[in-house]
Amino acid sequence: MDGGAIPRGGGREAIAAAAREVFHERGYHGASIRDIAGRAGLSLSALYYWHPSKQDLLAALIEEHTLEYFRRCDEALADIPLTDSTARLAALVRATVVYRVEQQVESNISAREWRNLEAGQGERLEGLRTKASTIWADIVDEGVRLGTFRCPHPADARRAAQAACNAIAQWYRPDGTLSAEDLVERYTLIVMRIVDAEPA
Amino acid sequence: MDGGAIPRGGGREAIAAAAREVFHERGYHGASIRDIAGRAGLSLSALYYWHPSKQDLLAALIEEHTLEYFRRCDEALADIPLTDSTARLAALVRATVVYRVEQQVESNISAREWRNLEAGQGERLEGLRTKASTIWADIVDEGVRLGTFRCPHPADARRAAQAACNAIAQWYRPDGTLSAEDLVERYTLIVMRIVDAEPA
Amino acid sequence: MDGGAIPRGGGREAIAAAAREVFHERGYHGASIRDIAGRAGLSLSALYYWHPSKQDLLAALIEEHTLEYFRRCDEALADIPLTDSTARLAALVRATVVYRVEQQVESNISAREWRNLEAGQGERLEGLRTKASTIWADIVDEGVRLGTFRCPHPADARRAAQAACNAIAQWYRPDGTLSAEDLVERYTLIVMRIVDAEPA
Amino acid sequence: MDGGAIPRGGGREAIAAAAREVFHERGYHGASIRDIAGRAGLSLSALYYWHPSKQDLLAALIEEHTLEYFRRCDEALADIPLTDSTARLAALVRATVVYRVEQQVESNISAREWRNLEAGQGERLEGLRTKASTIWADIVDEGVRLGTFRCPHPADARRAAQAACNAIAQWYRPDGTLSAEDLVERYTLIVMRIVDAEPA
DNA sequence: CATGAATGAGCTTTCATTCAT
DNA sequence: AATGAATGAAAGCTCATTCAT
Repeated sequence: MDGGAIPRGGGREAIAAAAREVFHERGYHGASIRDIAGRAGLSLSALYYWHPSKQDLLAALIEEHTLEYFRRCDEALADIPLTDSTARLAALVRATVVYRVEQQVESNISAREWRNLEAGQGERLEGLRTKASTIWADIVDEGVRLGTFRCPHPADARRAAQAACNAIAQWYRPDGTLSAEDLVERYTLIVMRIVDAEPA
Repeated sequence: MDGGAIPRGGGREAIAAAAREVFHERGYHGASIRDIAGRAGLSLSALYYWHPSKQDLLAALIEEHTLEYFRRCDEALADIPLTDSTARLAALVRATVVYRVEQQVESNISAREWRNLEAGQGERLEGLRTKASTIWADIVDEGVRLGTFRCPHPADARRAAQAACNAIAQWYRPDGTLSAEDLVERYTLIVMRIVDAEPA
Repeated sequence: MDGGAIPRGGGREAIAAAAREVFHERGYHGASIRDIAGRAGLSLSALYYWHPSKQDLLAALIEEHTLEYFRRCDEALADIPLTDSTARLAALVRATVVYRVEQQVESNISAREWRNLEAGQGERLEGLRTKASTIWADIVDEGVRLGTFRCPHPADARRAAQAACNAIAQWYRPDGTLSAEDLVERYTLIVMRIVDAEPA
Repeated sequence: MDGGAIPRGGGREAIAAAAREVFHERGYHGASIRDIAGRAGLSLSALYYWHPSKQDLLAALIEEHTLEYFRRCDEALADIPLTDSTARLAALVRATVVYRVEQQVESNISAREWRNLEAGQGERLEGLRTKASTIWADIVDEGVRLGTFRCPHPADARRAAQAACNAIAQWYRPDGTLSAEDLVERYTLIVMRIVDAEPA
């Protein structure tokens, strides 16, 4: 069905790259392990040398993506004092928007395929998912506590802000005119309004 | 032969109800037409009497859901003058939030399974999808034109507002303490801030 | 691999017949469900319409064979008084030998493939297996109690007698010169000597 | 990567030990060469260094087991004159019963997996199998010729005796109360009755 | 309207085996 | 003497769909 069976280097990474493509195009259940192997330039059974199952492959991808997102968030927040909620939220928005734009495929897989993780893996990764919310909630809640953010319902503000930033991965087209930097600026503004940050 | 085989009245509606459940639980590709028939208390062949294919069944559901959402939006906006952007946006938020809460399953199916519509059906329904954005965009753009909304980037404001409202269907739990009315209030506020509506 | 794809009547029975052949020729794990379906003149998936799994198919066969053997034993013993141990044992030998000769394939499958029944089915069928020993043991033990049989170790006598009769299915060739009736006579004599029956 | 990976000294013997376990537990076709290698604490390729194929591994085991059984029989019979049929048969029963008890796994593999030897190996080993019958037949036939054994059908007596002794490997439990010596005594008696040996 | 029986294509997975190192 | 990585074939099973009744 697809002609692009080009090996891309060592097994494990070729498989991950191919799986990202195919899961993104067709979704977990719509993707066939044959497509993935073919797209990676490997035989079907070579794939099973690296991953014991399709489910494991999905879990590995999602974990990898999520950890990379966390790494970027941590890096962005590392040097900003806990008391500067506005700067911290701005940094988080930037990290998130940039990740959604640069790693669009990874973002969409993580967002859409969580639900297809089965019990065993699901629980281990459930913690990661919780953390993604916590990163945002900690900053928003602290800002509200300090009076920097004046939104009356911090939990909903956080959900709205996250949803807005995450949605970028769904509609962004890299061949358009909007740069990541443009989006960072626009969404920072939007998120600041959502939490009702005091003017700078 | 099947666990949840609950007959639910006439064929067509029983099938729709069962399909909604199964598509929601497992996604389009993860759902089997056997599960759906079983859940509807019907034989496989009975299902094929009503729908020529699995794909058609999905398209019928999505169309039905979308038209119902439009119906609610139209009803909500019917009596509000085109010049009162704030009232129109508030009405749209209310219609959307209520729909996401009351028709949570329908909302999630429509949001997640669009991508699994095949070419033929897809194009016919593509118009519906566009319209969902247009309803929002028309109001936001008009508000900006009139100076009622002061957001600098109306397209992004619209995307953010829609994403925030749509996301409700993903996290809302009907057994919690939040009523639909609570959410209408909260999300109206949030959306007004996103578009930077002038204070009332 | 085999040309004899001749339908033999309704699905269920054609499958049983084919499965008997293939399990007998290749053993449970060596048999492929494709071979069985082909030999039955059916498609692979038709087989799954009748049996949910290969394992279930094996269990169904073994149960059927075992029940038929029991039926024959019960019939053979029905009219013989409990006190006439010699006549009862002779009848059991006859029923067993005739079954091993007439239903050679069924006998061999049951003997060899018990071990491949998995936990769930295994336990249900375990009772049947126990009963096969009990039928013999009841007669031998009663004969010993009455003094009709004088063997010092009834349990081992029973095992030896059963093993000797059961083994017939392994070596008997229907195109040879030995009739079932010949074997009944010979093995009755052997078994009587094993239990050390008093001369008639 | 594997549960029971216990290194057991040099390659060849470790493989034989592991193969015996796995073939015994699952049968030839149910056993995987990966299981065997893992159980032996070796890599898959190490196994192929010692044995060119799974089939060869089975043949090697069966040959080894059979030759060891013959060695024991020959040893047991070495000093008994050909004219003393009773003593020779008793010695053969002893050798067989002891082997079935002490080498239970080996006995069962040889008995069950003959049928899975393919043409090439099968023919070479067919001679061994014939010899196993011949050892018994020679003694029984000679005893009948000499008038020591009075059974009317020596071939069936031999089959019954062999079947009874061989079956021990199927039911014997080493943790029970029966010793090998007990069984030797009991089965000698049984076999003597089967061949109708004249009283000592 | 509805069913029971069947199908062909496809699925994920496992197998025995190979080969460069 | 041994390994890690790979393969092609085949396994058991499920799928959406069809058709005679």
